[in-house]
Amino acid sequence: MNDTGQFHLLAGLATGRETRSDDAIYQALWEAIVEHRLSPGARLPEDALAGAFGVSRTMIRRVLQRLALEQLVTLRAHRGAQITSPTPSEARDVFRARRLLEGALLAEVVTRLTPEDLKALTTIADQEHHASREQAIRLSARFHTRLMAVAGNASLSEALSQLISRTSLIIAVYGRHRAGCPCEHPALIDLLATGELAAIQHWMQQHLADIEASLDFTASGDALPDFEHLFGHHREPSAS
Amino acid sequence: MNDTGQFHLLAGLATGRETRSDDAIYQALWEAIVEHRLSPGARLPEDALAGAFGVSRTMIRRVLQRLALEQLVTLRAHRGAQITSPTPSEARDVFRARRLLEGALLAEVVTRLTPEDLKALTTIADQEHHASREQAIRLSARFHTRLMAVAGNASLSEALSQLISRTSLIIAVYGRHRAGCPCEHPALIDLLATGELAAIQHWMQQHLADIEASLDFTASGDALPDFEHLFGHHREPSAS
DNA sequence: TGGAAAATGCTTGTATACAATTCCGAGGGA
DNA sequence: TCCCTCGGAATTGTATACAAGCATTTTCCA
Repeated sequence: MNDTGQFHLLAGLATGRETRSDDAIYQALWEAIVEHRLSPGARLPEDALAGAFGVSRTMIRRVLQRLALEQLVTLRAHRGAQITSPTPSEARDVFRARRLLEGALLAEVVTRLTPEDLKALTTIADQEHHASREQAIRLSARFHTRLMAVAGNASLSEALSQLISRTSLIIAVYGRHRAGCPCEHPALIDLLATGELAAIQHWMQQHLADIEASLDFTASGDALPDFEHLFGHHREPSAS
Repeated sequence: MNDTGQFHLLAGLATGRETRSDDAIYQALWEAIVEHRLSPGARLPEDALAGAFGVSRTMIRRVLQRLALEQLVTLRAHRGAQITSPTPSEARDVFRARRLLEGALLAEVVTRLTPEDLKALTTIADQEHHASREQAIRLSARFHTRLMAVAGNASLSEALSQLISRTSLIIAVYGRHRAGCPCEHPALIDLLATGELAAIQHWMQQHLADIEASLDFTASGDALPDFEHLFGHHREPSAS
């Protein structure tokens, strides 16, 4: 019962001991990461995950490898997996990449946007508004992903989705005010309805710049962050 | 002696039976795919690969999963892996994505280009010139990858690398004249030395447009392509 | 008491065994 | 002759056993 903290956390990912498919496990871990329930630096022991999801380490390893290729998890030989802590340099790269991609894709998005798309985006923005802050982070990512999917370029959408997920990690490490991101997405929906490309692109550039400006790169950086602080109080012996 | 063709092909990937690391296996398969020695539609039985590389199916499955996430290999449940045959729609997406990304990155490339970069690019272009056509395909991909790495954005470089690899698959399926791509890369190097961004960007757009224009989307598409034709003549018994 | 070396335990890496599914062909009937 | 059904062979999916490496602690000596 040494790493009880982690175990409690991971146990919360699965409702009990029912077996899940690897896609479902990936989904659960992805959401936990994007919603900041698993913070950068958190270790992900294969046994604990296998127990929590009621499967063997085989599937866990497959999921971890996928998350590692998407840069959400860092895999070190013989040292296991942990949630990636993006470096300041990587963070800047991600934002530059997002500004470039989202700005360029918006041109295509505006020409192809249908009323159904607008409705779907409105639904997500509404959920975002009513959700807890944790879920709001995930829904915000979903909003951007859904918006850029309108452009109809699967190759770029997938690359962009990964960048959006990684943004959540960046905010987890360098975000200053947890209140942040009052999520002005409804304003963007209004703009989209007008179809004025220049204004929309300008809004998006500003949106991304605002998020980046709210970060504080002077803090720690790469070292294992607030893991102990977060889960230390779970460390009751609970001998048996 | 059912799939002897495949077996001979796969055996050619490894020199004998020595054990290799998973990275080396990935590299070997990647090169075989990009160099068109493994054509779209070719099946990749785990046992055959495991035997060829002298490892167990565990590592093979890991490598195949990675290739699948990069869209070079298609994995279907209970049906195994085969080299991906991009659809015409996917092909167009890839080219649009490349035009967008490479065009945008060139601006950064031009400002950061060092003499060392130019020298490295020249070396690759030279090798490309002297290599066999198979290797030239791989070196051409390497040239583009190396060029875009100059921009110094790892996130975008990695996404772009995947698009470049997939381009090789697209050419394998839809390429008309195998002579194609006299590879005008030396001309680009001359242009890069001048530092005239507009001309460089225009050249690149034209380069990509030329490649795309040389494709023929009216042909087959997804069905297993010329696999039998390629490897049928290898089918001697070679007993003992 | 402080530090270094060794040993032990825990985690990961790889291979293999077994179960599940698909594919292909043979056989029978209409 | 065509089609449907029913095995059998081959291949993939999952779990588990065992080997290997790292981390921590314990112990011993200065």
